[in-house]
Amino acid sequence: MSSTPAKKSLKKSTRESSSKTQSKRIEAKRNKRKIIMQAALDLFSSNGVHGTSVEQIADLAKVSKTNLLYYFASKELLYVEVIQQLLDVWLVPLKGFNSEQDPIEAIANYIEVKLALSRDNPKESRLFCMEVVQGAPLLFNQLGSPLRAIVEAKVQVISDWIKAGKLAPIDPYHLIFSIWATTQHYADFRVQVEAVTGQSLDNPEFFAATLHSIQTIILNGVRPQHS
Amino acid sequence: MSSTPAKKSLKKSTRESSSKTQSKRIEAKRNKRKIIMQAALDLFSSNGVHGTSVEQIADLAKVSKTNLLYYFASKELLYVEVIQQLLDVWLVPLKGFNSEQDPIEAIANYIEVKLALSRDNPKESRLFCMEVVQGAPLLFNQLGSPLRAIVEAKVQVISDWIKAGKLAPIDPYHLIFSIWATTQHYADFRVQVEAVTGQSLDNPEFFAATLHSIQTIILNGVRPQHS
DNA sequence: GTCTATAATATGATAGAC
DNA sequence: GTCTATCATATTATAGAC
Repeated sequence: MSSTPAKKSLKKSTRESSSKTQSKRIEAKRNKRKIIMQAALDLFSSNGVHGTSVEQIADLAKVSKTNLLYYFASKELLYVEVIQQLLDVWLVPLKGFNSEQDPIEAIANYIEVKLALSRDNPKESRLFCMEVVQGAPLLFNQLGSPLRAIVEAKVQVISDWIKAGKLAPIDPYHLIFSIWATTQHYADFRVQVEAVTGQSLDNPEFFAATLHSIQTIILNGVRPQHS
Repeated sequence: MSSTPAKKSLKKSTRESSSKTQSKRIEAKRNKRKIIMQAALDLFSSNGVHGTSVEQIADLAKVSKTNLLYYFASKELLYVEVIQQLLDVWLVPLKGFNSEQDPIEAIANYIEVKLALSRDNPKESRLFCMEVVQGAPLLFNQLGSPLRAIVEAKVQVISDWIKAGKLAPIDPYHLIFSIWATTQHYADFRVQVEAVTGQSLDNPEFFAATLHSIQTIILNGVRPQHS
């Protein structure tokens, strides 16, 4: 976040291993890994794993190829770490609502959170999409049960709402999928949305209009209200 | 479709170039190209272009690598042809409804057509998805204006319906995107849907349930009906 | 048209100096 | 930790016999 002071310039100071310099080193290492992973995410998400070379990542991260392979033993391992980090970003907002909330409000809010995620983390969304589209060779070993658990919790909440008459009797699974699909669409199919409308979620007005439209469609449907 | 008789065995019959054998040859060539393109679609859609080697395609199509490159000058060109063929499949069902139809019926029907497309052409859907997610380097030169034209025509129809009070006042663009997103989701995110529900559109009951759910959500919304 | 080399390159990864 | 070779391999594509 803060600007890096100068770039470390000294050779190793002959075994000066105070805990202070140690932690500095560790932090520097962590930071560099972070930079590399960010570059990797950029490229993986727009060219795929196989469409991205280690050298490209190294260039974007401004390290040498050899140096990158010092921090990550192989391209595969780098990819795995990027995917793992991605899941953290991904699973949090899914843990949204509970049955005490007002369903309409909760769903509207959930749509907003997910759409904001598409706006703020489009690369993560696209990489996730690519992984899943390709059968998620890597992803679903790890993702499988936590995802099912989260979904089942939500399904339960939705079922409760329906039983209480607070929601129309729709299949909870498909409702969840519909929300995911519609919101992620604006990140994953961004170029198509742009080709058709000339707009993207980066434009606050378009974001607001999109949010309102999705909320209206899912909550009220398109059938005209009989007055 | 029909079983291949034996495999052609004769050497070239020393310049026998009747129009009959000519057309046979042309058809054979066309057929072989088709087989190769099918194999290519299979692999491209699940591994991406860069994740697929010419050799893999050749193996799946049961031709030699050299032979494949006799029919398609390069992997790139093969890919381009696959994508082009894909667009034919893709754009047809988009030309659905016109303003004389009943909007509710037309939209319900459009959802069904699109969901059936996800069931019957999942590989095309996924390859299209991958292309778009990656920024559609190839696709949007060709797709750009025809797509916009189709969408604009539909937007017009929807606007007419809204003006006539036959549809709630929702943004036509986002309605179209919502239908695309929700229906394509079951092809593109198939492994995720399976991971969560254990089902896919191949199961007729799941198809029916999915169709009904999407139609209900988009037409009626999830808000409970006040009696 | 189909095959057997084989060229030409790109790319992942390592060895070893500093 | 970082660099300069360099290896090893995979892969696209071509040349030329049949």
